[in-house]
Amino acid sequence: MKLSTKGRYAVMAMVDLARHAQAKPVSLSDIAARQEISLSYLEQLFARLRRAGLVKSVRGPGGGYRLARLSMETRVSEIILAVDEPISATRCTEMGATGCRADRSKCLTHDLWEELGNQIHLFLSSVTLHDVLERKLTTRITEAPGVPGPGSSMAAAS
Amino acid sequence: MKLSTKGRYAVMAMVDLARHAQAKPVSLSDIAARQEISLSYLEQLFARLRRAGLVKSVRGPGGGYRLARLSMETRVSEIILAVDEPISATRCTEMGATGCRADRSKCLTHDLWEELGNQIHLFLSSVTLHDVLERKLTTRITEAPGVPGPGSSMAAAS
DNA sequence: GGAAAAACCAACTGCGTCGCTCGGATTTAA
DNA sequence: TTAAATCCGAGCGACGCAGTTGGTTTTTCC
Repeated sequence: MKLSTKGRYAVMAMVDLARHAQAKPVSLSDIAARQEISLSYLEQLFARLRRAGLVKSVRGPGGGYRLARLSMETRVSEIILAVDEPISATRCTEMGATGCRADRSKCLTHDLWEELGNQIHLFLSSVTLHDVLERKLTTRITEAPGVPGPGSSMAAAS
Repeated sequence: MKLSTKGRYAVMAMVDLARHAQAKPVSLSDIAARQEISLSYLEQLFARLRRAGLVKSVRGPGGGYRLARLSMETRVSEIILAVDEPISATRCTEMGATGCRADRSKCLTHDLWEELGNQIHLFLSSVTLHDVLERKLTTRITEAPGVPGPGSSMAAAS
């Protein structure tokens, strides 16, 4: 899971698409104007989204894009996975399968990154386009014993 | 919170430092050899870590680095924040303060990214170097039944 | 049939960061 | 004095990002 601004643009565009879903499909130029994203860049993003089966296209005048599924069935994690490069597998990164040489002394942090990846994916797949539109963010996890909040200072704990 | 491989290298190095902490400080060339990271690159990372007050240096032969605090008082989030660029503030990204033009229609995803940032920071600041060494990852949050319907819990933030 | 609106497609560009190298300088133990 | 180590800055090749250019195809509408 890559978490670049590219994925953010894609999610912005998809939320916009979900918001303005009508009988007629939504054209990319409309989205581009509303979200202030380059039209051609949007085209590239939506090419990937279409290949991933998240949107359907209608060509010709009056055409545009539609969500392939309902907004409450389209998860943010899917959008980001669709547009981002599948991570460059640097050294021990991710590669859930075999990788990581099993030499634990060199890869003490393996479990940490794996768990972090899980956390991120878990969160992003718990949020759908509908949730973003309705501003229903799950906001769970809020309490964890002895863990200081993000913003403020971190008094030692644990 | 940036989550690049740069931060990962820094955490790897810091875990290595914590693991081999003895009476004598640990030299970067030792860490470089064990973790297979370029020495000069390590130097750059540790320059930042030192400025952030996470490590202390000892110059001269037999010198090296020491943790400035105990390993259970050094959080992974601090390490990553120390070495990563403070994010380029693209459009509506993060910028916890004023930003984001308050034009909600253009920034429907603002709350989403903010909440995601909170999740990541919360997780990474719940893990200390000591935890990584002992492989005690908190692994909480693990519920979220199946692929969870998020709307179930919580009303919006904002 | 022709014009125009839209999706499609491919190549290229400027830029910034990453991971790293090189060439030093300073400090300090032996 | 030598050598081990931290310090420091400049530069480099590669890559992804965001965008641009310049098309083509499909399809609606007049």
